Amino acid sequence: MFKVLSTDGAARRGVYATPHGDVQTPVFMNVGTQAAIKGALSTEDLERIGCQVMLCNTYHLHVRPSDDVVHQLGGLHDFAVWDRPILTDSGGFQVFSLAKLRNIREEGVTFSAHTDGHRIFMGPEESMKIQWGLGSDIAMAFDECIENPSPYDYVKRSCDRTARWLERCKAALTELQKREDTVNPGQVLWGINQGGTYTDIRVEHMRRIAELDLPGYAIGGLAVGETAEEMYAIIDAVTAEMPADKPRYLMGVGTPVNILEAVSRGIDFFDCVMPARNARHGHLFTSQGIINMNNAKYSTDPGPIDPACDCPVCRRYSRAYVRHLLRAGEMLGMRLAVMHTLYFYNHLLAEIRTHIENGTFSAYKAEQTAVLGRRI
RNA sequence: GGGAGAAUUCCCGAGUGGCCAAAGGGGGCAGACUGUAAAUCUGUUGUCAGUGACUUCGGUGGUUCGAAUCCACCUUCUCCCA
Repeated sequence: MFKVLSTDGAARRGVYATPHGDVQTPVFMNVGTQAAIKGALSTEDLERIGCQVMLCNTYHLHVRPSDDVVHQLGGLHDFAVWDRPILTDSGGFQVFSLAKLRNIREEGVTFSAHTDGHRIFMGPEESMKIQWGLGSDIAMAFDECIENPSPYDYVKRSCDRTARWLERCKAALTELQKREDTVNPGQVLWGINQGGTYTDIRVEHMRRIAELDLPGYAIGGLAVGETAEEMYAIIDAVTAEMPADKPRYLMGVGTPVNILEAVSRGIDFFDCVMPARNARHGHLFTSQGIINMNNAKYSTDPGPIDPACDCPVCRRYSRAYVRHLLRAGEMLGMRLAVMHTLYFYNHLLAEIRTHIENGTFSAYKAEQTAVLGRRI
């Protein structure tokens, strides 16, 4: 299912096959939590900005409109009119982000729904049932994402539980796939490594879940409080234990510089809400660095957001206009800002792929790292 | 023509003798955001030195130790009656 086409140092250029087509890696998955990329981007927009994979969220879609509704309508691909790969997150991140509204036990987690407060129970079986109903191509394991730093003993107990949950996820999905009304028979489960900032727990956990021989593995629980250096050190330690012939997904990361660093350490898949959220808030990534379109200095700037960008926004619209729209609260402002930023991300990953193929990734990474993280 | 009321810092709008450089909104300026409870949240918004001074609440004059707050007149605006 996954094939490494070429390598450049530890960086891998690969292709991952799904029931809805191949994914060229390294890849940035565009986050559409509620089956839509925030910022009013349509399927046509996603095609134009080079989106390969859409990520949707189990928890949110279970709460609204419900996995039953989506299943009835033929699964997420039909429902959201996206016939390319879809990955669903398991709801595990909500164990972290909705911390004030939940209770964790061995069986699973009870949440208060963010919409109306009603109690929802979700464990491995429930998460798999929902993701099976949604019919994504890649279902993620139901895990506990813990904040960094957390006490050693707690992380240890949590990881043991997450490992047990993974076994239950695998068994549950296997059973579900036997059903006749399965929307996506090719759906697979990926495991998730946890362990906070403790290398020994991380490594032990990774070894344990690797034994389940799943078609893909993710590193979760990073970029949630620790420093970038700690994160890179953990990636180094964990990737050493990850099966070389399986895709590696660094969940929830990150900045362009984070991605360059992680690719150089052998990561293949990424997702992150930050670029789109920042774009909605006027902070845009460009090939020259980070700009805040809200700044007064752009109020009369007739140039494009990024002079070196070929996206549909930069080809036509001025900074002054986009800034005006953002300031005026016009939906088009967010839409254009998100379109540019996600195009920038998808294009960045395409460049990364080319440089790995050409064996020039290391120089490209050094050059881009110096530019992409700066504020202009 | 007569009567009543109002004028506050960029705007709206609190404040009716000291705790007022003056609430709260808005707007402006800036910051945050990493498997999305996030079109959200935070800071700042008289001037200059920086734990203090100065200028400011339509104008002018007055009362008072002290006035955005009280008095007189003036200006402008709103409403009501002719």
